[in-house]
Amino acid sequence: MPRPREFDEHRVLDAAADCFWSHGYEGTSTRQLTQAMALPPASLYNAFGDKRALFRRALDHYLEQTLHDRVRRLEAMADPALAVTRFFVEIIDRSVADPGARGCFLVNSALEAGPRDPAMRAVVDDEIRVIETFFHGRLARAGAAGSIPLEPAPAQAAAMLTAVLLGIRVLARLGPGRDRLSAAVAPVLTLLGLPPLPAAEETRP
Amino acid sequence: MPRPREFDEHRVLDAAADCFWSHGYEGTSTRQLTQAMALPPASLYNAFGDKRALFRRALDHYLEQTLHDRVRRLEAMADPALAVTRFFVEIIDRSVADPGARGCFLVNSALEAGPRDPAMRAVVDDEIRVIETFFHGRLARAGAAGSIPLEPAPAQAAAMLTAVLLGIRVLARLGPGRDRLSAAVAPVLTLLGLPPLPAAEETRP
DNA sequence: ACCATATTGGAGCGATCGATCCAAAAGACA
DNA sequence: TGTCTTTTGGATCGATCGCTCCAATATGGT
Repeated sequence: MPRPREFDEHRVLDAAADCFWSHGYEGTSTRQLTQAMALPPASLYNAFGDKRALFRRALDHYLEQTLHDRVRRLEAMADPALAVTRFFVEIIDRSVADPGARGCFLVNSALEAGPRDPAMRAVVDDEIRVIETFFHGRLARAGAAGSIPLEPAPAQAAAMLTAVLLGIRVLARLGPGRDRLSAAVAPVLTLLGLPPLPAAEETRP
Repeated sequence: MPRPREFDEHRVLDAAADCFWSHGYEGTSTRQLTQAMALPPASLYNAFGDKRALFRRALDHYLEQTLHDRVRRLEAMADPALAVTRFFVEIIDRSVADPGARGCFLVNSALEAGPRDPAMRAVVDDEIRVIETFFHGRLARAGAAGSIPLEPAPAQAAAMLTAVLLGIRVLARLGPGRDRLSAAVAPVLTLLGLPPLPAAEETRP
């Protein structure tokens, strides 16, 4: 019976995530948000509660569209070792293609809100474990299939790959060239016996 | 002939760095700063200019006391391979011992101020290259001395180690246990033929 | 058609932001 | 000692912060 909402939740969460992703939580004002989301303040607060809750929703929205989707897609690949390499290829491609050098919304959030907000820290921790679990699972499967060596053990290799991933996400915030990110990733893949990164011109658009 | 300053610059920069380190640039108010530094606003602005300039001074102060000092100390070690391992040991020790889970002031700054402030980004970039150059130099020397394999090449291994270091600095912001950080670092050291991390109880206080 | 209910647009709330002003205070020179 | 120069302590500036209130608006149910 009430008046229906006029805005598309997906669209406004995209806009909110873009603001927080680019400028961080403290660096984004509610006025920037209302402008970017094209929503008057009353609608924003009525629909999402407060700035912190909106941040959570925007982060979840981002994670679902990027990380979770990527993990699902790559876990469906037939070759588990190639899936690990593909994960890094996609991250590097996106980092290099982003003129805003926004890096990773999750990593940015981890560093800004991590120690202050226990609930946010728990979310970030969980999501990083999603990444590590993805690596672990693919490495275990690849090792069992004999396509990569059994040393180091999948758990150790997954922890290492997770750290490298977080590291290149920090570097991505500096707007580096592809070479800089590839240089950090390539030797790890080689040492673990995983498929190498493709040459730059081979990456799909 | 003028009235001399009553505050100790080293002490107030320590206090400022601690604020920015814990809460970030946007998350630290000038009132927090004046209180932590025990300086009235007029003295703060007279001595340092504005908030941004103070941030730069505090970051430089932090870098000199931690990163630069550490690099100098470890480059003076006789065993270059051990120096690389020691670098990680010290970082892990400090991360685990910090109840505030502040992580790395440099990495925090990189993610918060990186894309917005080109001058700050240049500083952060330079300092990360200081770390990578340290790794590169130690690895090259260790390789030449035959104490580690020549593959991967020192430049590649240094890029990889730098990414791992940045990665565990992100993890450190989540207040992890020692195990989580060691798990990410240990396999890299093993794969490169570097000395292993000491067991937890062997680390000095 | 008419009421009930929720949303929309926008003015504006108190609080806090970064920064400034000014009178009092404190050596370094004459 | 008197003067000059800078710092110190606080009050306070305009702007902006996150957020709320309210009248107007737009449907679904009866």
